[in-house]
Amino acid sequence: MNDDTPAAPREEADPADTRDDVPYRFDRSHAVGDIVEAFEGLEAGVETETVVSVAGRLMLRRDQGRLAFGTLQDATGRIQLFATAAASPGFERFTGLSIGDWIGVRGAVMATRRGELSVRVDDWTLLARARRPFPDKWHGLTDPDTRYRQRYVDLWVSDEARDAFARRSQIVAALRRRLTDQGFVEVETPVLHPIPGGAAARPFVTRHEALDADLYLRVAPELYLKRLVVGGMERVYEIGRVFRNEGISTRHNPEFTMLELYWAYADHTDIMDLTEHLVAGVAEDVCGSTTVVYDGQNVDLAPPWRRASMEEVIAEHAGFEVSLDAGAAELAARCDSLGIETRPGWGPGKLMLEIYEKAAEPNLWGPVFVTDYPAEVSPLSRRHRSRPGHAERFEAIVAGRELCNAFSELVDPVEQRSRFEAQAALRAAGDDEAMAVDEDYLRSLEYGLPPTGGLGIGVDRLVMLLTDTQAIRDAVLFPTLRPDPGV
RNA sequence: GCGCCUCUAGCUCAAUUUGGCAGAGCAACGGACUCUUAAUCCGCAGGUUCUGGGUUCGAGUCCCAGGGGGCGUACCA
Repeated sequence: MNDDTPAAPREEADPADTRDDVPYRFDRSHAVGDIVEAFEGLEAGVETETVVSVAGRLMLRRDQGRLAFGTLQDATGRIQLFATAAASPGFERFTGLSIGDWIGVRGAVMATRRGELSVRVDDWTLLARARRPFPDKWHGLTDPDTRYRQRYVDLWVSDEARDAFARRSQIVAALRRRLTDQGFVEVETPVLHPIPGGAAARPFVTRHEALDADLYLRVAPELYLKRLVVGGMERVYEIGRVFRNEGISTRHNPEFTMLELYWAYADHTDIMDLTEHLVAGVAEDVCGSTTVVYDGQNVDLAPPWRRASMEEVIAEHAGFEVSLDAGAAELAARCDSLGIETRPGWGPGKLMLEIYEKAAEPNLWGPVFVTDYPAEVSPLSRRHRSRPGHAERFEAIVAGRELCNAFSELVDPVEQRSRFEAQAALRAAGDDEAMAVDEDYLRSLEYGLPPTGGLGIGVDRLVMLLTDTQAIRDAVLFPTLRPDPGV
């Protein structure tokens, strides 16, 4: 690298030419962020004795004749490079680098006359060429399609995106740390399910050739995790991808990350305590506070969160009283007056849920636990101990979005069978989101499931909340898109 | 699924309102410059205007069909 041969003309940078003579490894002494932290405030004009090796992409270059400045960016930040024709080897080639080229640089930490913290280029090497031009250094990428399809570019030009995904990693780590501290054991259960179950959702179907059988990508890990509680794993959780063959929106991706946990000997009220402390704790861990700003509004996550029954919330936000006792006819009439489409065969529970979702939920900000869901629409949850027709089930609304779904688990195999059969009847009637009878799951219940509380948290939603992003696509690195018709 | 909007150079955007030779900044390429900060200055080059039809003397612009994307809506977390 000590020769001063001119930079290769760009025309010779044929994308098909892979014969760059670049090293197999590079010894880096510091991440850029470490240098910035250690030398912040270095006096203008000072050249230190500290020699560092850094690596990253050259994101900007300012040639100044016999002098050149560059901006090197790595995963931890940006720092200026200071090269001179007199002292920097291969100066001509250095000024011929393209924006986006990966380089390794060794040199003394210094501050320029203007006081900009820099690494003096005492030696450098090309690590990889950027054969394609990078986006505009100032405007970056604005087309969402390009940002998602070419996230590898977006991550370089969008600080917001990089920060959000760094925080996502911290959030998931904090969830694991806190659950581990509370004695929960992390497990991995099958993604390929012979029978789709655990949630009301249309599954993706796939095929195992050797077994000559259709398999379904899981819509939830629920039934396997509860089998594990039967198996004696008293506190168990899984963080994993689930798949639902449904629409895509700012809040929905066909594959998304779910945290599910099951806690033996606990009920839904224990789960509420756990949930509010878990979410507030993770916010504290990664945001430094239990108060966060979402979409310009404050969200106070400090426990305890408000707890209100579905009827209470409907009365507050829809402005009228409802009850399951009113019967299907009256509730259907309510739906009509609200402009909610109903289908024949819907029971009072489904009708009340519709009223809640259309007339009350959109007005909720939270955090609030909406409790006492109708048993009719909760095929896996235990009947309420004192309110006939209801289940010990709740969802949490935080920042106007459903964050979790939880309940005291249904443990009675006889009742579970009849709930499954009701689901199977819906399925037979054409509801492809209804569950099927899972005989093995019923058998496990016959061996005995102790009283158990369960929780499912949409991890992507939690990430959105704590990174203040409005679209799930900004919380997922590679959101599902239509296949690119032509690269 | 349905409705509305959108697609111009690698990137970010223009193109006189029913149509008249498709432009600029950045990047790239050539050059000048020893303290720049989106450096500056001079020069050069860059296009299947998403695709296919149609109307017209003439279409980036108007019409039809298709494709990608965004938003809303429906199903859902």
